[in-house]
Amino acid sequence: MTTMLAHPERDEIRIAAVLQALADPVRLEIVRALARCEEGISCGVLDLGVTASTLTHHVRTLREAGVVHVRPQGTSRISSLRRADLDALFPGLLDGVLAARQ
Amino acid sequence: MTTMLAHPERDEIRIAAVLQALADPVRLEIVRALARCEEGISCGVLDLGVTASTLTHHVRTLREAGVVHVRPQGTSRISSLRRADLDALFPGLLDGVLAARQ
DNA sequence: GTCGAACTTCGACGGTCGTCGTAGTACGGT
DNA sequence: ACCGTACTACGACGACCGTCGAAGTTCGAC
Repeated sequence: MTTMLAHPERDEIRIAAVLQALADPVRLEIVRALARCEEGISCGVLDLGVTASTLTHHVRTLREAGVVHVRPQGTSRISSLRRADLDALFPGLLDGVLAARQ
Repeated sequence: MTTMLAHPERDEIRIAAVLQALADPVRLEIVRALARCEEGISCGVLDLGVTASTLTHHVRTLREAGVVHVRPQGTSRISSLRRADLDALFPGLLDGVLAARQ
């Protein structure tokens, strides 16, 4: 839990990595949930039908792709969408994804 | 070559399938090329560093996801972006993807 | 300082996916 | 009719990925 929570800078975010990160049902669900919560949430509260270790893997994938920002808070990790960065780099992408019905 | 080139209807297009289709470098390159060519092109003319059979696989993936429309023309297949459908379902998504530098 | 909750790390396993080569089909031109 | 071009279908193979459980770390609370 001591690991340095590395986040890519805005100009290091790659569209290929972002799309790969979004291309998983569980991660897409996480992104949807974060979109409803500007301040961010602990992803552990979400019931996504996967174990904690799998959830860790997904959140890390999203973080390393530059989709989410994660900050420690107590024993939890608060994740939030990097909306400003994504909107600046790929205007419309996030809105388009979130506009999908269902 | 006789197979019926099935395309999903607009309301059958799923965001998960679209994102999975876009989450491959070769397919992303195809989409980029098609975006530059409103009328569509034969993907065989693109130099993507993969064999013809691999290219067939990628074009089919894009077609079945609803990203491209493919129509036979002689011995070729003309692929074109389903821009209207994608813009209607996921407004901004395609523009965001294409806005990515590089 | 002890406990529990939240999360991470590691290794393992199974399935999916991208890739290829070969063989085959469809079409146009000669 | 024949040939070449463009593409497809079918296995096969290797790599990657999502998943898990077990063990470990960190933090706050009592």
